[in-house]
Amino acid sequence: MTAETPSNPATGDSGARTVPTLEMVAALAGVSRATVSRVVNSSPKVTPHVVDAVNDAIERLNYVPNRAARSLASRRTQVIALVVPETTAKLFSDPFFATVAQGIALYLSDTDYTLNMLISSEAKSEKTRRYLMGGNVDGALVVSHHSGDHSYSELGQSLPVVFGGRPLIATESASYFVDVDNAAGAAGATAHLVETGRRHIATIAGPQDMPAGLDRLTGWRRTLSMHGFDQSLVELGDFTPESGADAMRRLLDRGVPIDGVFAANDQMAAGAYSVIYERGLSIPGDIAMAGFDDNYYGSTTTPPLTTVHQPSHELGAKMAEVLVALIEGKTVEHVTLMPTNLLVRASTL
Amino acid sequence: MTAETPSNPATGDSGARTVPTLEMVAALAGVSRATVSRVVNSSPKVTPHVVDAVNDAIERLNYVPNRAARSLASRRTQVIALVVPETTAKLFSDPFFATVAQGIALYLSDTDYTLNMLISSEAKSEKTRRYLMGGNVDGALVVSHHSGDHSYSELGQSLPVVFGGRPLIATESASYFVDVDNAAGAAGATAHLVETGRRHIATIAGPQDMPAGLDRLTGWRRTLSMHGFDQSLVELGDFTPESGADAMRRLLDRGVPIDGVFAANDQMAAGAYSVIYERGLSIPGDIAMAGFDDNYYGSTTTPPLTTVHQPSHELGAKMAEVLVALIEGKTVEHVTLMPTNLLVRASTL
DNA sequence: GTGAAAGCGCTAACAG
DNA sequence: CTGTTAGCGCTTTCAC
Repeated sequence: MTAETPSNPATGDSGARTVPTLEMVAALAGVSRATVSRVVNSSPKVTPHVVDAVNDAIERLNYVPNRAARSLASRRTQVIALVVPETTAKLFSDPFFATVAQGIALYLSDTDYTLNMLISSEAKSEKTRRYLMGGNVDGALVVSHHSGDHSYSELGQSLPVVFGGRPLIATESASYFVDVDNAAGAAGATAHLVETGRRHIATIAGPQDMPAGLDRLTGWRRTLSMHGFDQSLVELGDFTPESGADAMRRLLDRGVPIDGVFAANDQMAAGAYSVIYERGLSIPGDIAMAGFDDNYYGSTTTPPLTTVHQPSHELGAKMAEVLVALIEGKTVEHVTLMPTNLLVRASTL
Repeated sequence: MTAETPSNPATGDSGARTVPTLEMVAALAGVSRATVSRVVNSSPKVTPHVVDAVNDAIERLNYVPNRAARSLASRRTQVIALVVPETTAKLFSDPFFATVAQGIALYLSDTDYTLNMLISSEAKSEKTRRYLMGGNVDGALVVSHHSGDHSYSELGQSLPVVFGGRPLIATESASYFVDVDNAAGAAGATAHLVETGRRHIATIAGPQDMPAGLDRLTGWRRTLSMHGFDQSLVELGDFTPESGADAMRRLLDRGVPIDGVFAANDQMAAGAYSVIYERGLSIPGDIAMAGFDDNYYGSTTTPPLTTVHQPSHELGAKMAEVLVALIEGKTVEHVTLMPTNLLVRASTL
């Protein structure tokens, strides 16, 4: 502790400052404030000897730059906003946001950027928008499940913004986004079903007005068409277990052979399980099941569900990475897709 | 280079300012900057007429105060740090932090404070500490499960800090903390067991070097002693399902009657289930079970587990509330305990 | 390479 | 009640 620094350089300061300033460092090191600033910002053109002296003074004073002052002078905030445009209820029931946020925070903790979390219910979206546009942040990350909600997309024109989850309709791609490769994940899960010998593979698809629903169906189709298999075994659900059960019922009622099912999420797969057992069929004996998401709906079924794991934290980290690159003026892809990985469990043995 | 966005907000700043300043508002409203500042900060002593004029100008210019400048001048940052001193692995596997963080963010979104999330692995704890002490935040919230880790407790002497989770050893209570009322929750669950007619109530306690483990055992004892029941049926576990199974085995091996068990968390309760069934006993017929935490370990058992729900997001909100009060110089209790609530399910019918 | 000087946008006494 | 006057702590030309 540098408690009593009697050699405290007199700066004409009367009140006892608790936090050392750049000026004090300059005085202690015997250089000008400009030089200290250069050292702090690791400017290349400072004599090594001087750098050491300054760093020494910084160390002894336990100096930490004042962010506000730095921002004000440099016109850069070093702050990145994480905007979560969701209702309270949704937020609490969804581990997805949390994991993504952690990924973001973790990535940023290795940079000089600071994370500013903004929970923005619809009521406050205007306030949030203003805050963002008010020059208080260097860039923003927007995470939303109903990624159709690109009400923040206009933002991209006045501020670097990266979205998590692709927009439903491909805009003029003025914006940047990072998403999980839903189609590839679905195709992979379906391919696994094929590899284990299934030939009559159905799908319980998600809502076709959500990117995830759409793309996962596309992935299923891709694999089947690659093998020339029948693509007519499609029933839609709304991502709830009940809808999965209903869809499964409709599939079985068709009376055609089915030996494998790819459900667009684990909850629907769990719903389907009950119907399959209801009909006296077995998993994976009669029907192999695969899901998507990797949550406890899939891990607690009997047998455990083969499913597609989403790299939520990597997604967050990548979003942050892309945004930082954008802020720093680098060229980055407008679209970044994160690879998923298949978790093979007993439901597809 | 990025796309052809002429107003590219990235580094290269060539043209006119995009963000209006207080000065511009003053000019438009025909008053001084000081007056605008007063209006913005809702000072009581401004003529209503002038207030309107200024607000009008603000509206027309779409003015938003610059935080950095404001902080610098007022020597208040309006920033609250959320410090999570955990390893990456723990962070990802634990929904607790996420929920608490959401509660905090949500509470703060109604205030003028901004949330600054700092994931601080041990490697970076020194950097974090410096940042916090460097006058970059008005206060800090520290959330950790192994709340014994009050390595940040010294912070409390130079900055308002509120901890989530009580310290293991009662310090000189120089610090503030908010915690779930573990003892009361445990006492309540045990009382429920008593109310349903159980008279031989055992407990599978948690590690006694963790506040949660300690306090939940205390709660169990409290209820039993209130009824004058036997308090010798205690076995310790380490919060894992396996340890719960082992503890249950030891309890049953004692060969004394047991008709109810309070487990200090749901995971241990789940472990106990398997042993109970192994011995050919039924739940709740032979033994009623109650747990603590309310997670899926308890909700997916058969029968579903009666458990104590932790108000994680309320905990977060309360932490934020206490910190804000502290920052604003109000007197607040050093200890705030959040009430839990009992979720009665089939395991204690 | 280094220092001097001029602010960044706002708040905070202090006069009037 | 409102304007004037100083800075807050740092970066950043521009000379030297």
